[in-house]
Amino acid sequence: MVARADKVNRRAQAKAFRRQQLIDATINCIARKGLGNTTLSDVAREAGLSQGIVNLHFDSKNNLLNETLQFLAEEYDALFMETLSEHEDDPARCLKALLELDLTPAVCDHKKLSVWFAFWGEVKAVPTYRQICTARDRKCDEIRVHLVEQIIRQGNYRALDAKVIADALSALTDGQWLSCQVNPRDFDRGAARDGIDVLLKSVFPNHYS
Amino acid sequence: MVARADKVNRRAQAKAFRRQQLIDATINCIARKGLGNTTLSDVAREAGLSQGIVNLHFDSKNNLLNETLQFLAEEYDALFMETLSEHEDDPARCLKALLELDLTPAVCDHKKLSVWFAFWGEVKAVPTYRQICTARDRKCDEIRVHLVEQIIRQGNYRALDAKVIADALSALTDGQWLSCQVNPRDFDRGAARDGIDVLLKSVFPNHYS
Amino acid sequence: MVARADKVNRRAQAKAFRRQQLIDATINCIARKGLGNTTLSDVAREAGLSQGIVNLHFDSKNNLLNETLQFLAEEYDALFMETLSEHEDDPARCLKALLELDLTPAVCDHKKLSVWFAFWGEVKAVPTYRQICTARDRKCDEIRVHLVEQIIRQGNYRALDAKVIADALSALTDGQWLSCQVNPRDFDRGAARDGIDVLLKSVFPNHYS
Amino acid sequence: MVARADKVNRRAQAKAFRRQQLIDATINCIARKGLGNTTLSDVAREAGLSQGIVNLHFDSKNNLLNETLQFLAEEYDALFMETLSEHEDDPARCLKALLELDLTPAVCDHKKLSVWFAFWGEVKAVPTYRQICTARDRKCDEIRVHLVEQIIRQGNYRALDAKVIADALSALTDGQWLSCQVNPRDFDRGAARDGIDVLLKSVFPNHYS
DNA sequence: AATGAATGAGCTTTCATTCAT
DNA sequence: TATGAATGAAAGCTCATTCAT
Repeated sequence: MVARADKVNRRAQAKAFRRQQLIDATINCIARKGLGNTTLSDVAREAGLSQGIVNLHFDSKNNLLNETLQFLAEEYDALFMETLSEHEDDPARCLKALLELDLTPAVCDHKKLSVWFAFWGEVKAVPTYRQICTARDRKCDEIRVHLVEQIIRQGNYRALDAKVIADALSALTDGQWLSCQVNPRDFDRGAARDGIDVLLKSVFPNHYS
Repeated sequence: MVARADKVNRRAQAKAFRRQQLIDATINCIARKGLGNTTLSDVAREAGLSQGIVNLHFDSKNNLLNETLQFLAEEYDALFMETLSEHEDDPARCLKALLELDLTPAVCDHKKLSVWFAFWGEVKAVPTYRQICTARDRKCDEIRVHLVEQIIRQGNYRALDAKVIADALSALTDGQWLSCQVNPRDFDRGAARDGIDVLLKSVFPNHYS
Repeated sequence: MVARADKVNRRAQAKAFRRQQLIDATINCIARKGLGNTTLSDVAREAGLSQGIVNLHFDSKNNLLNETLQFLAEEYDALFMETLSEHEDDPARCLKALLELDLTPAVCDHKKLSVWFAFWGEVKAVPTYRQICTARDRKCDEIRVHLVEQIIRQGNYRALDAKVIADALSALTDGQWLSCQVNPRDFDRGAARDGIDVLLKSVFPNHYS
Repeated sequence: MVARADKVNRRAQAKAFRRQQLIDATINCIARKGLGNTTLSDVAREAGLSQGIVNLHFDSKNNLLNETLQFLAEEYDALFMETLSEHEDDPARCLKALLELDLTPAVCDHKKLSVWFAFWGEVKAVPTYRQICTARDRKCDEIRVHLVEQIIRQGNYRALDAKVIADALSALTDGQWLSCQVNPRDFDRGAARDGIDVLLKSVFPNHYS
């Protein structure tokens, strides 16, 4: 009985490994060739496996793409939550850390951003992509708003709309992604961080000076 | 002779009209179906014309896409320059107007943004797209930096790096496009404008209060 | 205007011609390779045309097969009705002619029968095939029953159930098709005709002696 | 030694059991999905076993299909012979029983007929199928001819060709199979039996009245 | 003996492109 | 200039077969 359970378990692990291997290959292919020009052959070749492998593990190309986006979303989520948990007691530090997370090489690298933008470009055409994206966004948005509210309360800043500011700061780093994506050569991570810094200092001088 | 010149002229006009008609159809198709799923048949049907029409006027699909992106870039450019010329003597007003331009319905509408994002998603895969995009960006960037420099000088703001701030403000509206693209239902144009407002006031209190 | 109408007309004709050409090729392929082993490449090659031609004219393989069966059904129908009209005033002759029609080389040839049997073999699996087959069958059945009724009345045959006899006679020739299909070498068209003869004479001695 | 023989025997039985299990599954699948759409996965799933099982026991799909047809032929044969042996001393009764056998639920059921027709449809394309079918047919044909000869002799029917009549009667029930296959809802087993009855009475009035 | 992951050939289908009209 | 029939390469997907376990 134990042997059998072991076997099932090993198989499940192997399966999960293959799926991740294929998702990684998909990300590489989309970054290199674009979403529309990525074929299942490309993905299989990139993974060093055979033609039919993707349909074996994901049933269809659509499904592979959905799961790839889902993976990216969950990966970002995990980083976001990790960062959040590291600064739970200090909202100002936490907010800054969350914004700077978006400039981390793990997040803001040309390869991964290319994939994100590829999916964003089809959000209007493919409802599933939108669902996956907005689910993640809303959660992060709320957290940011909550942090900004705490900061405003702490710093006695008058007449500041927490949601407006949280959204603006979030848009800031999103826009920096666009810079990094469209013109990675001119993109300067340090300057981008300075941009975050300046705006934070300007809006919340009591906290970030 | 005059009659002949007229005829040539009329032909050139007709040709330009057809090309624009097809570019418009392309934009609609990409927005509706995504870049990867847009076929030349789709474009021809959307334009109410026949199969081979695109190859007749653009030679190849690649060429059609390049010219479509080029058109979008030039269209934006024209709006940018127009806005610029309306406020030549007041840098603060001008900067604000340029930022708010990005929230104008003519720029920030779901259809057009979908096409922009579709192209941005392939920037890493298709060098031509990058060239078209960066050419435009650099020019606008310089202008914004120049405006911020003037504002800093006028307002005696200490220790502010004009490029950092200009880029941050530009990133802000780019990021708002992402919001509008991914989650158009939740997107609130007024709140977005408030976001621009708050940041401008915070960074340049002498100008925007 | 006339030129234009001509053009449209010529195109429609050309289209109909191509479709028939492809249906003929399909019949040949099914006879030669079986329904399940007939590919669209086979059909295109048989017709001397290119790969994509079938999908161009029939949209899908399923559709091609449906229309092929439909063609066979209509072709048989036409022969049936023609035979019927040739003997309108003599029910006995008419019945015999209709039964013998099934042994005609135009109907009872190995190639065409192979296609019929191929479709009959999938009738349970593909509802469309059944619909096409039964529509035709019912009409012919009714006509045969009507003829048998007239014969019974004319000949004063007692206690004969017209439907039972009509169905039995029809089954007779259907079964002869099976002989011809499974074992065409041993199949003897003359003997088959004798079989029809004997049964007709036995059942309706006043008419067929 | 005995123990060893037992073991070998048990293994052979187990193997035969699996093979039959797979043949049954094949019959079900062909009836449900058609011959061309039946995959080895379907068969394995229908049998509640795993992917590779068919190749393990039958080496190839072709082989499985051949053996399935062979099984059907033998199964029919056995019923035929059983019926034959039950009426050895009465040719008239025997002939009628053999004809009525074809209307028995064990023979004339939509599922099994679907499989027969599926194979018949490929008889021209697959020589093996023809061989299996004709081998069986010839044997039965001869027996029927022999019975008819006896009946003719007994009844003093003049000028009747035994082979012609035997084939016609056999074709009758074959054709009834076609009715049952194509239009099972309208098929009426009682009426079919009446059909056999009427023809027998007409041809051999001295025997069947 | 049985499993099920993996392969790769071959299928249907799509589509950019060509070309006669 | 414009049409739309035709092509053929390449896509996604299926499935008989193999093989390590």
